[in-house]
Amino acid sequence: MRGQALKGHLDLLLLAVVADGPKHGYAVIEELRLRSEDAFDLPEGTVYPALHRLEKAGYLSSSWSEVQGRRRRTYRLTKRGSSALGEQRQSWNEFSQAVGRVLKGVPWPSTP
Amino acid sequence: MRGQALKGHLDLLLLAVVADGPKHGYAVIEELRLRSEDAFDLPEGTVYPALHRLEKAGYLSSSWSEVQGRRRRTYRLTKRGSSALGEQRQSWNEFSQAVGRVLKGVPWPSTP
DNA sequence: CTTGACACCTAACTAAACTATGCGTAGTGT
DNA sequence: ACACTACGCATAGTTTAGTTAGGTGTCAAG
Repeated sequence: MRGQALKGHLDLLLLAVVADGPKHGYAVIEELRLRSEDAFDLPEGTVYPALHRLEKAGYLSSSWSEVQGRRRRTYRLTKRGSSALGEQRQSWNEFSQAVGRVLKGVPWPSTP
Repeated sequence: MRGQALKGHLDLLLLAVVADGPKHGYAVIEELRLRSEDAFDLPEGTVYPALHRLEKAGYLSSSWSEVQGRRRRTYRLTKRGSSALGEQRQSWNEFSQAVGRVLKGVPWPSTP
C-alpha cells in the first residue's frame, strides 16, 4: 500500500476494528493487517497516537491490564464513538462513490 | 465533503479528469464538481499547485492560449501520466477494497 | 545471551491540502 | 459609472496528520 493514502481515513478504520470488540493497540494493528489482507500494515507510531486522539475525543475509552507480565491498554468504543463510526462510514461511502464517478469517465448522457 | 478526505487521492482525480481530454485548470475544477455531483468542490489553491506538481512530475504537459481576452493554461496527459493514472487507479481499487474489508467486520469464517 | 515477538510511548520531520490573498478580463446588473 | 460575479491564473503561509526513528520493558526460543 502506497504511502499517505489513508490520510483522513485512519480513524474510521480504527473505530471499525474496535467496534467488533475491545482491543489493545497491538491487537488493533494485527487485526487491521489481518482484515485488510496485508494492505494495511501500520507502524505503531501511526496507530498509538491515533488511539490517543480518539480517546481524547471521547470516541474510545481505555483501561490498563496486565497479561503475562505485559501491560496492555485496552480500548473500547464509547457511545459517541459508535455514532462517530456511523457518520464516518457514511462519509467514506460518499467519498468512495464520488471517486468512482470521477474515475468512470466523461459524464455525458451517452448511449442510453 | 469533509476536509482532508482526499489526501493522497487528488492526483488520481486530476489525472482522470484530464485523461478524458485536455483541460485548463478552471475547467478541471468544474469538471470535478460536475462528475462527483458536488462532492468535490475544490478550491483553486488546492488544484493549481497540484497541476503544477503533476506537470513537474512529467504526468501533464501544458500550453498557454488566449480565449476571449482570458489566458488559459491547458493541460494534457503525457504518456507517463497515462501509465501513472493506470497505477493509481489500481492502487485506489486496492485501497478502497481493503477499507471495505475492514469495515465489513470480523474476519471469521462465519456462516458459509 | 542474543534475537524476535509482544507491548507501550513520543519528539521531530514531512507531505500535502487548505486559507487567504493577489492580479487581471469580461459580462451583468443598477 | 460602479459594483459585483464569473472566469482564470498564481503563491505564500498555515495546518493537519501520518511517518520516521528512536526509546522502554517483558517473555520465549535458539
